[in-house]
Amino acid sequence: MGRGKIEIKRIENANNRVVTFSKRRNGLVKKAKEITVLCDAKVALIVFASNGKMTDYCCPSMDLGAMLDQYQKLSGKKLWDAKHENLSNEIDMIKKENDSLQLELRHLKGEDIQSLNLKNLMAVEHAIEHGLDKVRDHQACIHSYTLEENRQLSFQLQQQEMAIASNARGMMMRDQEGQFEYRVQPIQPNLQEKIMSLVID
Amino acid sequence: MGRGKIEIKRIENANNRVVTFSKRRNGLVKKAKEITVLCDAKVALIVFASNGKMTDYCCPSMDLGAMLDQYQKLSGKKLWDAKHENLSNEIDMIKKENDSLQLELRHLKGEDIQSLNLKNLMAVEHAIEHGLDKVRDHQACIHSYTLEENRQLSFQLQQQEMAIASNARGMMMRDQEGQFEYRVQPIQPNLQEKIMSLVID
DNA sequence: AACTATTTATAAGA
DNA sequence: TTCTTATAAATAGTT
Repeated sequence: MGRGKIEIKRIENANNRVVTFSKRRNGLVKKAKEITVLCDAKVALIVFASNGKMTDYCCPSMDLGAMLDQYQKLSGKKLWDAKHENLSNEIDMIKKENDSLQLELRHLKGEDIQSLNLKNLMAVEHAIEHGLDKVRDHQACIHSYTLEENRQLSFQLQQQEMAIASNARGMMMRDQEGQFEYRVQPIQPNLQEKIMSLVID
Repeated sequence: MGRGKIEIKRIENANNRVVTFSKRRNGLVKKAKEITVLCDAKVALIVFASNGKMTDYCCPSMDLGAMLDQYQKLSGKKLWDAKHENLSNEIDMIKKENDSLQLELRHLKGEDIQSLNLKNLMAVEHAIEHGLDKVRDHQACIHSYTLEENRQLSFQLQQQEMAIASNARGMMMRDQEGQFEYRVQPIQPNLQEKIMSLVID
């Protein structure tokens, strides 16, 4: 339909192709609108030009989402249901893992153990005992660290006292030299806070 | 385009409407195919007749799912992403819960406790101790049940022996009465299996 | 983007 | 539905 007949094959001339695309895309959308009105039809149309630009038309009586829901029902093809299913399956799997973690946790807390047989019960007992050992080891470790800190604090305290005493003596001698000063400061300034943060938090 | 010009408004005559729909739907699909070939375009078309029957066309170079993904990107409209997001959020939440369960579990097993402060460490210790108490209580409970079973077994054994002995005596007396028989059977036939299932399994 | 000769689509009729 | 055909509409090539 035009000055000459054309074969239906890719238009090689890029300019012609773009112009023809524009004309025919308009025609297509127009026809889609017309059949919608004339025949009570529902039409969805999406067109991408080769340059990626998109045009779409959807009948006013139904939105694209509803059209596609209907499409899936009637065609049996899955558009997003597949992805949907994957996510749902993942949720199920994680929930199961979650449940088994919860159960294991309750077992270690001595809950829901009525259903355990003796063998499993003993396994749980050993796990708990082992955990308790480790926790107490670590507590001991923290305690010994604290003791070490105490030792250091005591040492610093003693140093300070000596420094003060010595300084006082120097003052009494009317401070002839002047170029000496005792720098009285803790070796680890934040030590006390560090220790507190171990206890409180 | 036809014998007479028509207004673009709903065709009231139902028969005409159906016929026109059929013709125009074919025309629409034909034009969609043509623009696809002529202009390197990507086209998706879905048409529902008023009777619900569906026709669809999708260019061969891209499937409908991909077309719609692209549509969502370019239009910013969401078709299924909303549903997806909900599921994704749920997954994230469950995963977080999962992580915290895992951590709690590891703590009870005495793992990853380096980062715990003394207060939390003591809380963990108490939880473990409490769990251990409960587990051992239950073990004791199972043991006392087993002892009770033993007592019953011993009793049955004794009864059987007495019955056998008595029966043997009756035989020796040439069995004058005949209407008496000692029913020798365990009171709890599956007792042994029940006990074993507590240990194995 | 407009024009227009021609092809194509299709409304009405059978 | 399908075929026919007169006519409307779309559009290829040109300006």
